[in-house]
Amino acid sequence: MNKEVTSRSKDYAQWYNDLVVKADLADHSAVRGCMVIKPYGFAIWERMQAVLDKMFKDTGHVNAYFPLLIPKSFFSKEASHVEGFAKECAVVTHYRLRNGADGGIEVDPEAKLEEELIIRPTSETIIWNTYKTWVQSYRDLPILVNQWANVVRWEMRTRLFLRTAEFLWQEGHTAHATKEEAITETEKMLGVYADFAENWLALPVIKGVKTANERFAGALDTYCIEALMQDGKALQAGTSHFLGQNFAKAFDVKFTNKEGKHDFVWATSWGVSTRLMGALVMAHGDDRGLVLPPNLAPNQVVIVPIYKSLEELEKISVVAKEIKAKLNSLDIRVHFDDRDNQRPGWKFAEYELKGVPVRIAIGSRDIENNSVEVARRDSGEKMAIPMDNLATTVQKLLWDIQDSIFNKALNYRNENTREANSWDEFESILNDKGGFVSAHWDGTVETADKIKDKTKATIRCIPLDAKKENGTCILSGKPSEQRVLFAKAY
RNA sequence: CGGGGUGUAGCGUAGCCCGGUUAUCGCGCAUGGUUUGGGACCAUGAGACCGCAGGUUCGAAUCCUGCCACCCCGACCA
Repeated sequence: MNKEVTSRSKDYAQWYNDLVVKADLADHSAVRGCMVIKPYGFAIWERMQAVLDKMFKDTGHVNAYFPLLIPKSFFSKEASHVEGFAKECAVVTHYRLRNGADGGIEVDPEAKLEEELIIRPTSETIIWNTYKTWVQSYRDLPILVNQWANVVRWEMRTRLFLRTAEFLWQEGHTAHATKEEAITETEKMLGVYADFAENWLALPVIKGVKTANERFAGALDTYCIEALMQDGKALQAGTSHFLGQNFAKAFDVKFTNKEGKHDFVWATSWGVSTRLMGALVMAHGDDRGLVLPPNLAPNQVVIVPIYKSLEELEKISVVAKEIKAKLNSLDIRVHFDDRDNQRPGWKFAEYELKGVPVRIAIGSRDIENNSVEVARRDSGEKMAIPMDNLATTVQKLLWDIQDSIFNKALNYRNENTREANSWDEFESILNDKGGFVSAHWDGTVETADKIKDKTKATIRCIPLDAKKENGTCILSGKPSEQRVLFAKAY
């Protein structure tokens, strides 16, 4: 197969596709908009799952599982929710097939469902319908449940990982006795996501809240983390919603409080998806391939033997396996690639494509010198490292790489976050440079919509750390108290 | 849903406009040999109902009709 990757400068979208497919993360499937996540891609996703799952459990959450299929009527119970999701749902109408006249298979018209079932686009409705039976007293609260699941949204246009018709995610759905507690939960989980993005994905994010028109269907407030990709477009990397009592009212979930009075339960939901895989590719990848942060890389180190004969390979293997064992003892994930059907140069290129953070090459020459060649993926730097203390050196190197790629992404974001104080300035930044634009906005949906029509840029969020600052809206000229963050987005 | 494109071996492709031996080439695969410090080379070999269904023709990958699927751009979208 041709493993050449299109360069980012030539065609960014093509580069992204090439990387996803050629680095064996995922591939298109027989079904429109649906992808096959290949073992290497899934291994990264499993790492993400493992880390996030621990973070959820450390913050008091438990996992459960709710059905894939949801009765249609559930969706009409929360008005804005159905508005937001009805257009893009897959619907199950029949429950049986039969042999057709032409020898094929056809849907049995006799097997029509009384009530159609919707393949979940998100699970608020089925979960709140269930919570109704779980909650009677304030003593039953809070409910802190997460589920790992697949969802389906019939998107018109799809892109591998970034927007697929079916995707994998986790969705947390919590129920609380008070508004304050629910808001605290919403903010706490946003913090968990930001922590995960920055310390594991090495992806700097802006924490903020969505404006009314970008809000989740059914939420009172949508918090988000926003990241900047290398082409200057923003990517929403995670969301945490304060749902108020909307779903409790829609599904009649009441409890008796300490004073013996009935009240509706307060809700949150929060999620991140396989879209994070796309973020990982676009934030750190280069023209040679993926650059994986060591904390998430399925293999943090690959050892490539260099030899002329099988006897020589055997000698090198003894040393390589010792190194592997030492690295393993420091919890470093190592792959020793002793395949004889590929040459070293081929392996080097392959592991660069796949983004393995550190490569160790060992030949007879190295064994004589009691050292190995160590190469780091992020900078391409190669160095001779003495065999003594190799494991601790590599461990430090992995930490350093994790920091370096985070800082590189952070610098990029800082360099591409600009203030605009006039409409001309605003437009020229978006057209010529891209990135985040920090600007004043009058707070109305109408203005936000107009700006979107004119520039394709949307308000990504109102940053949580935004300072109060009097100014005037870049479009309408009306007064504004703080800047918000605009960008073109995925 | 509009615009564009593609469909030939596991992958990438030539051939199609202008119908005519056994469908081209590369990668990969198998076997043997030489190799191995940045994507090795030689030899031999296997592998294809040319997206599907009709039609025209002595003859269709090629021309005609219909259908299907996927990709890209746009609109849409937590």
